[in-house]
Amino acid sequence: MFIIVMPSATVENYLKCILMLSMECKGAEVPMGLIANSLGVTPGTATSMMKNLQREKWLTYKSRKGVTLTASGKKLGMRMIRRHRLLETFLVETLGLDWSEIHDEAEELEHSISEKVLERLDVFLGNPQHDPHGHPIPTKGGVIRKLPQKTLLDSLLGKKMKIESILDQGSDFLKFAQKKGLMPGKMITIIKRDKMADTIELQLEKKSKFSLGFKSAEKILVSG
Amino acid sequence: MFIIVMPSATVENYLKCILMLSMECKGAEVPMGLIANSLGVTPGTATSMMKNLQREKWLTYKSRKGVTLTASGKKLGMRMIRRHRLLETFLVETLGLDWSEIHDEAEELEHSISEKVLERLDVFLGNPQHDPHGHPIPTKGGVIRKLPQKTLLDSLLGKKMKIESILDQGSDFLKFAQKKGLMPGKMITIIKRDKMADTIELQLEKKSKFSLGFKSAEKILVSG
DNA sequence: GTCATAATTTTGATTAATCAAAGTAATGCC
DNA sequence: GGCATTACTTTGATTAATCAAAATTATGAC
Repeated sequence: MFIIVMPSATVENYLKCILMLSMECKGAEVPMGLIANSLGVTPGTATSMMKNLQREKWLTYKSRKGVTLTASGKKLGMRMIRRHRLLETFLVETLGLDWSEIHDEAEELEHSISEKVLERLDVFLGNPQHDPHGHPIPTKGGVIRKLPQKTLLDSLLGKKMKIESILDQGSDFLKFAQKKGLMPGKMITIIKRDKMADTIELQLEKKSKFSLGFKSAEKILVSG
Repeated sequence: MFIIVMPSATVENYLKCILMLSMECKGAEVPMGLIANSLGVTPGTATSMMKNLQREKWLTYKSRKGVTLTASGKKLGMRMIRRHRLLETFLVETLGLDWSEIHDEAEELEHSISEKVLERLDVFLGNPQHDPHGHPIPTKGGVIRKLPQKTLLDSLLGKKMKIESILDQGSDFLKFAQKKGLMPGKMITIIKRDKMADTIELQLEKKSKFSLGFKSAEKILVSG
């Protein structure tokens, strides 16, 4: 006889959080600090939880290094992202809730909605590809449809984008880009676009703002 | 500064369960045994939980007697019944789930859906009065709309009904009714209706089946 | 009324998730 | 390269919810 133990809401939250961090911040391992921080728990709590999660094969944990999700960990994390984004879509599209309120609501519901109800909801909503914030909804199989890439020049103001690649392979521009931190994987936001001055003002993650000419901005592919 | 402590899902379950038991089975107190039984916990667990619930003013507990809900206990219990029934309605009406599957789904969701989302759902569904099983949905204020009363003769086959009152006040019939257990508050189900024999076959709670003539059946008012 | 049986309460333990605070390791600045 | 700062781990305690099993109290049949 098998007993299927459902992961607790807490486990689901940790895995979703770790998956999202691992997608945003490059590097093999996700460090403890980020995890504790984004879940709002003390570092000690995060450490001890990681040991449990490792014991249950959701991830591997290297002391003072960080964690890496296993295949099943990624799968569960993706499932949670799917749930969250489908629920957000439902709350906005069907019930007319406000953009600003839906995150917390979905955060609660995502742990108690069953697979069956979720798939019905997906059909009811017409298999949406994106949630109300524009984030892609992973498929049932756990695949995130790749977002179309655009150049930084064509992107929306104020939207957090992910740098996908640098088109100019000349070492000068690459060196410049690296120095500024303009590297694939980093998140970037356009603060201002000044047509007269032929510049866009950028904010790279937590770093200070800086500007780029239109010509250079066209060399940077982003998504998101 | 106030901190509003949300009752846990466990507390919500206990109170909903106790409220339902108190409506089905009359008597001032709901006995421990029933509670432990319907929640599937050991008697000891129920006892210790009742002490906590009493400390938090959800009910009053008399040792070896049972418990009675306070006003706030009733209110929370009603709120849970409302949630449950509205969710069941949504699952059937909107998502097309099967009658048989919805109970467990709703049982989970009722603890994580917010007041706001619930009221939106209510509007979306057109303020339904009954869930798919025909049970009345309490109002937002926690009032259960009284079900119309019918005579036992006019009631549906196989539906569990609550005995509301006995019309014939003659002591003979009352004595007979009492002996059979046909008393207000008891739950009764019509097993069979036999027009030729002029009888209906009844099942009273856990007792054995018995029959009643059409004429007598008309003297018993039921609801539900 | 007296026991056997049933109902309830007590007691002692367990598990998951958390925190505070103390201890240890790594990073990085001059 | 040494020491301050930051990051992480350990330890010991707490809380809610639960069980098993022992102890107690009611109930009911005779």
